[in-house]
Amino acid sequence: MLQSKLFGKTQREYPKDEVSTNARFLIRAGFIDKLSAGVYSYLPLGYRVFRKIENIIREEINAIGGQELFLPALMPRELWEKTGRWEGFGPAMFRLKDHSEKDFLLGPTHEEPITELARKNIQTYKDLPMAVYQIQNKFRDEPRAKAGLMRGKEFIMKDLYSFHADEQSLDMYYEEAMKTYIKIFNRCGLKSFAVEASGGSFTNKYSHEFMVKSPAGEDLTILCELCGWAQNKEIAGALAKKPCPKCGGILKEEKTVEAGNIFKLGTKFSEALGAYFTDALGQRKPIIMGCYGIGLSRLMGTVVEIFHDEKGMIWPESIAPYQIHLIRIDHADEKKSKKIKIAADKLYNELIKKGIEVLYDDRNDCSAGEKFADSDLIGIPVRIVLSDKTLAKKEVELKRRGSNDLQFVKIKDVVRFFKK
RNA sequence: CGGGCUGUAGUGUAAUGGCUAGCACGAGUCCUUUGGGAGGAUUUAGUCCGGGUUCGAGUCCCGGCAGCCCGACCA
Repeated sequence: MLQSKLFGKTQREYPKDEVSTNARFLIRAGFIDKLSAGVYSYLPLGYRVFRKIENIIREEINAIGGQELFLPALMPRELWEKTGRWEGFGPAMFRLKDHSEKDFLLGPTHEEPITELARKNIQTYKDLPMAVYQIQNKFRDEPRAKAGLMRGKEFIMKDLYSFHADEQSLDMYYEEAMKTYIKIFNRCGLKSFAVEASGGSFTNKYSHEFMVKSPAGEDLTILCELCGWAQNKEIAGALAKKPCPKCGGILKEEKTVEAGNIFKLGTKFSEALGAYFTDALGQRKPIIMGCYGIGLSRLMGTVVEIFHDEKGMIWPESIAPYQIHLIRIDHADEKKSKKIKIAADKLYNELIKKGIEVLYDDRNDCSAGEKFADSDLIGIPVRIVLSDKTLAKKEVELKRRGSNDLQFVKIKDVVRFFKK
């Protein structure tokens, strides 16, 4: 991508009024734009990061048999009345009317429509187990949207639903999903751990939240540093400072971000919506369900909260918008500038021909310092500088974001250097 | 929903109730520049909305709207 053509500009100043790290950097670097409190646009740079995260999730969920589909965000009241959640979900649900005064809602979650689909498409135990998922916008009228991407009125979630003939099958899938979640967060550069949590108004069965340690977190987690036991403070209560119930170690309280959570729904939704199957003995039974969510937008915000320095963001390679930031530094001498441009253009073309993702700062109307500052802000993992100085030795300067070490590589070797 | 703070060009800011709302960045044009946010010339663009007080309101008062923070809330 030629930076001169990139839609979305970096800002020299932080947005005023914005305190959270993720909002400050993402907005300033032109990754996202705030349309309203808790409602954001993703600009090309931010959307590339978003899609990287999306693809990691897609790969991992596909690997545990999830089939991707897409559900409507706009839903009729009747469906939600069957589960009691038209009223029961409370004020966080966006409710609206169509032209004929018919009630609709914007999906805050999707158990209802997915169970309705299961009712139509699952008849026998031979159809089970089954897992489907989607990546979609959710709408929740948060009383207080805040902290950039961390809590929005519209946000993007991967929601996976599994359907089973018996509890054992659900338990097995649940365990599998837990491992997959840890893996997904790992691939995004985040260390996470599962904590026991309450099922909320959703279900009485137990659930797990996936926490990432961060001062930006809204949750408090009680955890044992010895054995790794952890529990949400909500249900752990006043356990802090007492010995760990598992190993007797000392418990600590940590601020954490809830990056995902999973629930055993049981038959609550299938019974309400009539999603039954016939088992091997010919008996009609409600389908047993699980659901598994990851907030993608929040995940993106969390990564920024954790990986940054005073100059800007530091993206993990796996979800960086580009792998290489190629920077061309022009020269006062027009002839020299031309040579630098030719060499840089050529290198850029060779890199993208090899499928390497490059953002090329080809702007000829801004100074070296400005380019470096932008590069630090945007936070692409590798910076390659081509200037008069480096061209004289037929090389480029290579620097990793977050490190101060400079490396010099011959221009002809650069492509090979990055070819995987 | 309670409490606090704040709304001035695209961005960040300045202006005892008083002259034509100033500055920087950005953007446009021209010239000079090019290894850490460069310089000059020139142009562009603003007081959230509605009332009120006043000879006069960006500034004071009332109402609204919006944003941020704390709390409550949060499958």
